[in-house]
Amino acid sequence: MKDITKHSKIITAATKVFAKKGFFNARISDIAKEAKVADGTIYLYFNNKYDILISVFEEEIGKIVAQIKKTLSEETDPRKMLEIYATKHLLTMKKNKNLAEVIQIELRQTNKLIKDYRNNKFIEYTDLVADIISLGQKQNIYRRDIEPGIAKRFFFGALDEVSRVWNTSLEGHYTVEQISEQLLKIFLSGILLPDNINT
Amino acid sequence: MKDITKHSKIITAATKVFAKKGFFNARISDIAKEAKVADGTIYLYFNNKYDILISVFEEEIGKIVAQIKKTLSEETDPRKMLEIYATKHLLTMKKNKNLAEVIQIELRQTNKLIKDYRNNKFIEYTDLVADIISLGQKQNIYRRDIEPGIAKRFFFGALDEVSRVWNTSLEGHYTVEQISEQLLKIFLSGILLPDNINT
DNA sequence: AGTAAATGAATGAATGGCCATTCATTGTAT
DNA sequence: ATACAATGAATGGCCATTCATTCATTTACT
Repeated sequence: MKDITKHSKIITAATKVFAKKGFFNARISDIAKEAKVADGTIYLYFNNKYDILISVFEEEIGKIVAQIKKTLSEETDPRKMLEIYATKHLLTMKKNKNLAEVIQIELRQTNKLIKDYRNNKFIEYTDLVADIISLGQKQNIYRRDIEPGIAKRFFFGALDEVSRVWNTSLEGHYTVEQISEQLLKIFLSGILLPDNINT
Repeated sequence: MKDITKHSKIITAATKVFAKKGFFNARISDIAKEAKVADGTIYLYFNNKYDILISVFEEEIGKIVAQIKKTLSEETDPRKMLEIYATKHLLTMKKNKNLAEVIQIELRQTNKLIKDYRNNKFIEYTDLVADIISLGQKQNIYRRDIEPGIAKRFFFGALDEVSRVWNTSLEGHYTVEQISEQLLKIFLSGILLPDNINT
């Protein structure tokens, strides 16, 4: 009988190896060794190397989406909702740097490699931001001259770039809370001093 | 005598090929064919495949940095300066989608691959944003409780994410000006309606 | 000027190493 | 004893890099 734990052991190992070496420099034998499994065993659970990458991506992003959706469902204030999203994102990526790196790489390369793979989970993930903004607009809390479809890119992009440099330049300097606070400050109220808003 | 134009012909070809296939799937012979040059010729101008990648990156980013610095030097209002930066970035990436893709990939993989390569040009590029913010703070135009070192990540990340999806989801929907305007709106004044700022 | 060496750029076929994938064999549980 | 999971050595294809050779241009000599 196929071992369900073996599947996830391979996923975890692959996440680690992909993060460390990048997809193309990761060898199947590296993943096998990390998962304490024979090379051939991997092919009992996955079709090929890309399949592992996509599985890592979909499964891990899927978990985050589910978690965030659950947390958001207990909140109604769109301001708080953005804060929850930002903090959750940063905490997750900080806790799981391997995953953060896989997302970085995967996102930028898979579309090119596998035309028919649409990053569904990921789209769902970023669309959460657009949904929150739309909600806030309906409630007259957010400005209506903001396009949710553009703003979601800004919000995710900002978080993602912070995750990217987490290891190198931000580590030790700032906490997740500080960064999240700064992002919310800017995103909600901007960087202008009130005096200068209409000059 | 070595042909100076051949060097740049290879750079251009490599940018194209890297963008289309990604660094790892790009073959030297692809680049050679694109540049209308023999495979071996490439090694008269570059040490190896990574060297081509780094050269593409440094040269192209270097050009942009020089251009933006020049344009910014003619402007003193920090608000306008951010606008110039955003618009210039988006225009450049839209005009040169190949470059945009190379930057995306390069930025996320090179540090892992080549430990002693520090992306100097790129650091210079993003630091421009931090400098503009600091300047605005000195002039009492920008809030002092914003960390330029974090805010620059947000600003660049937002622009970069927009560039990433330019081909797929934004093409045809929005102009550079619209996106730049939206980013400035948010970055300068936030998405909150004035009524809700202190609720 | 005309011809012959010399220099070095350009070529692309051949090499060699790497590594995803396969599959014959072995292990194990029922 | 059967069925299926697991193994890992062997295979085969790919492709960065090399280098012996060709080609083109410049220099030197009569």
